[in-house]
Amino acid sequence: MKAKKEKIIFRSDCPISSALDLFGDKWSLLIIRDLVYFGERTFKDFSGAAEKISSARLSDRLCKLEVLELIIKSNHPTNKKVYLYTLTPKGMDLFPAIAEYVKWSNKYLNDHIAEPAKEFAKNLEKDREGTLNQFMKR
Amino acid sequence: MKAKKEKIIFRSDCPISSALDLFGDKWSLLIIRDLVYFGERTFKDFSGAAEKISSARLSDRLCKLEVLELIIKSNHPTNKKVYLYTLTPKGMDLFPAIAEYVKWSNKYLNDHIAEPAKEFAKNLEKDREGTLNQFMKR
DNA sequence: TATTTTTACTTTCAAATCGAAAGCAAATAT
DNA sequence: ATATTTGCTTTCGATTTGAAAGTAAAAATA
Repeated sequence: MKAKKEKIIFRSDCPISSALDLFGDKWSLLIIRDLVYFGERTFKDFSGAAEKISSARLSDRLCKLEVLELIIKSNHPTNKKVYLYTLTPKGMDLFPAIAEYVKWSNKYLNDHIAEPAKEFAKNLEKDREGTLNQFMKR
Repeated sequence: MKAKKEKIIFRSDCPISSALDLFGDKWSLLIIRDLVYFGERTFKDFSGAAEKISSARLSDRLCKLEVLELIIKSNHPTNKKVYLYTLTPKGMDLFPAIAEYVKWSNKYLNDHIAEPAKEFAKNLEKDREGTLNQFMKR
């Protein structure tokens, strides 16, 4: 709960720099990504992602994202030790930005990225609205 | 020129994490932002932005963005001491992602952001394609 | 022409942030 | 009753950062 009390200092009144001040680190969007894709995740689930976030960083980031109301932490229905993290609409609204990263990487880092992501990028090019809604309407 | 020789290490083959590995820091997108908006900028111009990047960081980031071929550094037509930075198409293609940040911030940080940015966000909502093309076609 | 100023950096250094590993307490599984 | 799992926290050395000062060359000014 270290992250909870910190105040966010905005560098300016620019919407881009302000957004970066909130979640412009190396990990936040990857947490959002997992939640968009899987709907809900546990601490262990996040830890298992390919990028190998450390537990200290993950703990810290989950707190911050919760304070920002981008995610919600709730109890597991049967296991008291496990928590479930899900996206708020505010968090889900970051998906369009994430999708633009997917498109960019598909265009410029194509031979480096995974096959399923290429598929997703193709769908985004073909029908942006529809592809986004597929996830955001859930 | 310290940045030139460093190799980029990708955390995974995910397009989102890969994009963040390239320009997922607090400053890169703000440099891109300035270039989208102003077309070309000098070192001093960037330094003058509201967010007050330090010269060491600016120098480092400009190098990296140049190596990534997101920006181009060229000579000033008359002043030998001054350099002009401009966007490549690859760099300009980050604008849609930036625009999504503008939309998000306009929705969720509305009373914090500057008036002109709100105008821009409104235009984006009304006619995304047109508003993006206004900048990207230049 | 001499000197002052401007520009684009580089250097330095203390502070903040980070990742890796180990530790921990409560809950669950055995 | 004991072992294991889970979601953290703690520690600590390494990396990254920002602020400030310094530099060298070019341009502007006197």
